[in-house]
Amino acid sequence: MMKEAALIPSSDLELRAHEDHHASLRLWLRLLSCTTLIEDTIRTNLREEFGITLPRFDLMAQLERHPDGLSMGELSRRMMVTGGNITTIVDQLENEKLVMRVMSETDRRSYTVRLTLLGRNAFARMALAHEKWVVHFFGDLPEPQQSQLHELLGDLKKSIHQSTQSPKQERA
Amino acid sequence: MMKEAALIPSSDLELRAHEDHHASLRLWLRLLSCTTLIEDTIRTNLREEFGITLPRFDLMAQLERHPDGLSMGELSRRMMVTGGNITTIVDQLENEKLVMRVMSETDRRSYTVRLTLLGRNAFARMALAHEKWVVHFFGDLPEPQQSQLHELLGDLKKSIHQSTQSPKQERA
DNA sequence: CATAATTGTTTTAAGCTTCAACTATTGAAG
DNA sequence: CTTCAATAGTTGAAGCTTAAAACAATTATG
Repeated sequence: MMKEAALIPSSDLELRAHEDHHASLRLWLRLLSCTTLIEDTIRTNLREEFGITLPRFDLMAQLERHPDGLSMGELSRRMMVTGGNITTIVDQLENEKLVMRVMSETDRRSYTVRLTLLGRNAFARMALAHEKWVVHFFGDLPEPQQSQLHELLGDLKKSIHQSTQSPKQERA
Repeated sequence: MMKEAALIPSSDLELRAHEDHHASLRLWLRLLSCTTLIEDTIRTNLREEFGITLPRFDLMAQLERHPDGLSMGELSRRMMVTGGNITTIVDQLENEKLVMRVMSETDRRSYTVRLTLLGRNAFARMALAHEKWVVHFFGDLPEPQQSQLHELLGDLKKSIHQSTQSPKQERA
């Protein structure tokens, strides 16, 4: 009747798993647990070492991939968060001079958000550290298993999209 | 020069992945992407079908596993969130009569949080739906691959703990 | 062209989350 | 017994997030 809880640091989201739970549910809790563990650490590291939050870092990461800038709507879609959310994050990054809003010449409702020079430099440093952390998290997982995991998660993603995309489409 | 972006619904966290990024980083973004996809859907479903938030559901799930109740501190540790957070969630669940605070007889600082009868019944219904959703997300992933994924994530978790637990322990 | 629908963005209210500061109680050391 | 440190829980400030409502500008339609 040993509980495996004793093997784990002291607490874990996965502890919610029940013996009689469906295998998929246990899998989900483990997936969630891994992600949360990594994400929380990244969040803490970003705050402690760079005084930035994860959402701001993520937004800058999007912009780094698009030197010509992105509109608020594009940022919202890419980051999968609401527009209102983007507004406040960009507001703050703009206050810190890390990004700038450039008005669109063709559409007066819209504008483009770009990294400033300061932003680009700051992001470059942070991204380097960030990548190091991530590599470290996966460090004990041998390469073939990492590829395998990558592959399986690709399949999972397809399954999720299947189950999410209009599951009511069965006609007649 | 085809971008794979076109193949994906329209937006995806994983789009942040860069060709020259380390494999582990791409793996992390995919992991994050899967988790976010599932979690957001669960969150939406819980709100729409039961008018409850994910944190409240999670807290009730912890209590369901512990019929004798848990202290605030225990809840905080198990859910991996701060104590202040637990306070507000319990406050609200108590307002809705789903949980109750039972004062400890031995320690006047502490008390135990338990599900009420109403809470137990409500949770039972929600948990059933919740499990159905999760099974559905993984539905297109054949069983052997689910086990494999479960296994790999177990390994990953160990790796994360390795890299997180006092990484400064190298003596001399 | 006038109206209607759509699009791009912001605002507001409510909830989650953290951290840091705070209160109250308990336990330990002298 | 007194003091001091540790523990249990709460509060407040700040930030992230969403949904819904609002607004302005653009596009489509008749």
